[in-house]
Amino acid sequence: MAIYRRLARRFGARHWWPAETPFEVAVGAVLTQNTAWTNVERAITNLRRARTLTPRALLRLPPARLAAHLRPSGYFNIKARRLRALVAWWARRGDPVVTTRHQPLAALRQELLAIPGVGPETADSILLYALGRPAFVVDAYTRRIFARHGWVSWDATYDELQQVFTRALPRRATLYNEYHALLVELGKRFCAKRRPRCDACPLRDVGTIRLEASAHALGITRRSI
DNA sequence: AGCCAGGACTGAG
DNA sequence: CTCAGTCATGGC
Repeated sequence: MAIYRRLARRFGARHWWPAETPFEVAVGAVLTQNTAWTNVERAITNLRRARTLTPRALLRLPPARLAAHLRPSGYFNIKARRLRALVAWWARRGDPVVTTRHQPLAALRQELLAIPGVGPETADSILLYALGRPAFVVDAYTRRIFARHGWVSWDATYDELQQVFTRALPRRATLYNEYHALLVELGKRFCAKRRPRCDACPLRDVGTIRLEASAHALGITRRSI
């Protein structure tokens, strides 16, 4: 866990996902798709001020009104539809924090993926940050950071990238939570697409750690992750 | 003025 | 199945 420890020492505990409740985490997970979080906050603020930030209130909202609230987060028409679908599931399950507690992770993940507009990252974000399940979240920063260092291929699939972490780390939601949050922090500060600051990157010299002949396909040692 | 941000889905080929 | 195109606002 050389990389994780280095990030943790640098950035400290993130206690991540800027939201008040599990439901708000789920809402944010949809709204932040390919979108800056600051824009998502405005949309969530709109929902809160309209007192529609609950499953039933949100489902009562006419689609056009919902889209209007979501406008600042971009893709507002699509996201209105996706959010409605997710919230319909949420309401149908009662409170998923409780009702899914004994459901196997794989089955629950499949259930989320079946909701239109919920892809692998959104599903894993909800599983991890709303439901406390050990689902490692892979995002654009994760791919960019690891590919730039040459630790994974640029065209590794989501599942391959995820396995890099799940095979190397103890299966603990609290660890996955912190790790992903740390990668986002690192990504924002040092691994922007446009202006990367690789010179100052805390992982700069990790690249020189000798990667032992690897037991698994993607060439990273358990020790390094 | 572009380019980018914590993706997912669709229709071609 | 791969992949370019699509969706859209706000910040730099």
